[in-house]
Amino acid sequence: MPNPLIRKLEAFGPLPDADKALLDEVARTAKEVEARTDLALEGEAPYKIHLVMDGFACRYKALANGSHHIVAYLLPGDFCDLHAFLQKRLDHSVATLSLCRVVELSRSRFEELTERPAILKGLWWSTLVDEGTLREWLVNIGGRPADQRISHLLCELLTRLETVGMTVGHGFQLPLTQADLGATVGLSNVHVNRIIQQLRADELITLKGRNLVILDRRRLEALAEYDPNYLHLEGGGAAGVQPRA
Amino acid sequence: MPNPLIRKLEAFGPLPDADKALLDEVARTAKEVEARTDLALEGEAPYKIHLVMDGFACRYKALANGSHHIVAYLLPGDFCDLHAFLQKRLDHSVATLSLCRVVELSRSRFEELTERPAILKGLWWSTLVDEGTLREWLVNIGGRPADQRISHLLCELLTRLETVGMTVGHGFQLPLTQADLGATVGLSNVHVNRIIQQLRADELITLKGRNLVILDRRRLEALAEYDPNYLHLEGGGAAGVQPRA
DNA sequence: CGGCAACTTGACAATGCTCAACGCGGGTGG
DNA sequence: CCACCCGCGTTGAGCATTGTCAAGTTGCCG
Repeated sequence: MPNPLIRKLEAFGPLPDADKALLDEVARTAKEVEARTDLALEGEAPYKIHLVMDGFACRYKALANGSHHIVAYLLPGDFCDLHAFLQKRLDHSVATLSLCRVVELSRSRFEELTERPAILKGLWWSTLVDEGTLREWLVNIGGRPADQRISHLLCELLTRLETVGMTVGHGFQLPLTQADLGATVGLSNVHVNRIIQQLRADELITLKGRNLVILDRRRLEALAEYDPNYLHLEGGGAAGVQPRA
Repeated sequence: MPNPLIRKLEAFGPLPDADKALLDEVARTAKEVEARTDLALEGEAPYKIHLVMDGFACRYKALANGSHHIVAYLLPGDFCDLHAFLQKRLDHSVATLSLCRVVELSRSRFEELTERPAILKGLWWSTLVDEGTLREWLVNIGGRPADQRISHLLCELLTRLETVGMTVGHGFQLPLTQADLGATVGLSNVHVNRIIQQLRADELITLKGRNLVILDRRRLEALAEYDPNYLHLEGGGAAGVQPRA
């Protein structure tokens, strides 16, 4: 996998070579961050923007009772807090889940990127995909029973990990505990466990250690009512916003 | 209330007079749309962008079992499908709930707006607020019991309606059935009804016909664990993206 | 080998859903 | 003007799903 950032931004439209060179330069500044490390905390004044180049991270929000809820997974090429400089205080936290390679962008560096129209469009695009994903999650959690919720999440992860080359066949590394899955789809860890037993018994998945394999993708997607349209993988068909060229 | 669109975009930063004039011109093209009318349908190729100038609308997504889930409420100044031109197919539908005044923006008109840097920034901002709201809804539905979910929604509506001048004291018109509330927070209409009875019994709210009054805002907000930070009402503190000026 | 975190299982409680019936009120047609 | 109808709200009873608590078990890492 070359530069996941370029791949991601080119999902919307091709980038000029100069832009790609800039993005490659940015990518080279990535640093390793250990698993389970906070990158940004809710309520903080943002001072850097984070960008995942390798690994598995998440956005999460704390609840009053001490628990927390995961509101997004961040894979290579994803911005963790693209909006940070527009806000006084972050409305959520960001943390790594696995060992990651992460870029920290200063404000000036970020503005350098947004001055390139093709890149700015790509960033817009990526924001909209995030929004679409949130809508789908809302429907998933608000409207479907436990087995569908979990299956749906697994289907989405398979699709997204495929686009960044982090799958082997229909399998991938899942750096999440069952409690994490519960914090994502709004279920208790115990119930997540029972559902996973059931998915295993139905020979839909295999999950051992951190290794997940989807045994029957068709059936799992059918169970989950999974339609990846919301990820808008085909890229923008229509022309889109034209910021001063 | 003068032009809710200007108010909304100025939440992020001041607009030049020329921009305001353009927005006023746009606002003048608003047309009346009856309550409970679809403005855009999931799966369609988008050809216009919609903008609510008055009234109460929503975004929703259909579920396989024939039901549907509401994923956003749209109040005066809100864009219904800002992202439409970036996507081949809409990933959700939009409908009015009350009688509305709605602007339909053609692509060229829309691009005229996005060529103004201050307006473009405001649109960015508004997208980010939408995203923040979705995250909060996700936490609300995924992590809180029924009474908190409904209270939280009512608190949010009060706050948002206040900013557009659609409240009287702590009361407002709620053009939603109890089934609609259920489709928003992921509960059955019957259960919504029981919770509302309970909120009435606790003298937290009054709801008769389409008229809602919040009797004890403090206690309702405390019950809901409501913190409006996610709406970012104070506007952007930091400078933000600078598209080619 | 010990220890800790994650996973697993069982029993029980609680929250919320479904189904069904009925009241109320506004609108419509006779 | 009245009768009807239909959508919405309300209520009750029973059931299903999911949560909580508690007690193992497994497996990895030091």
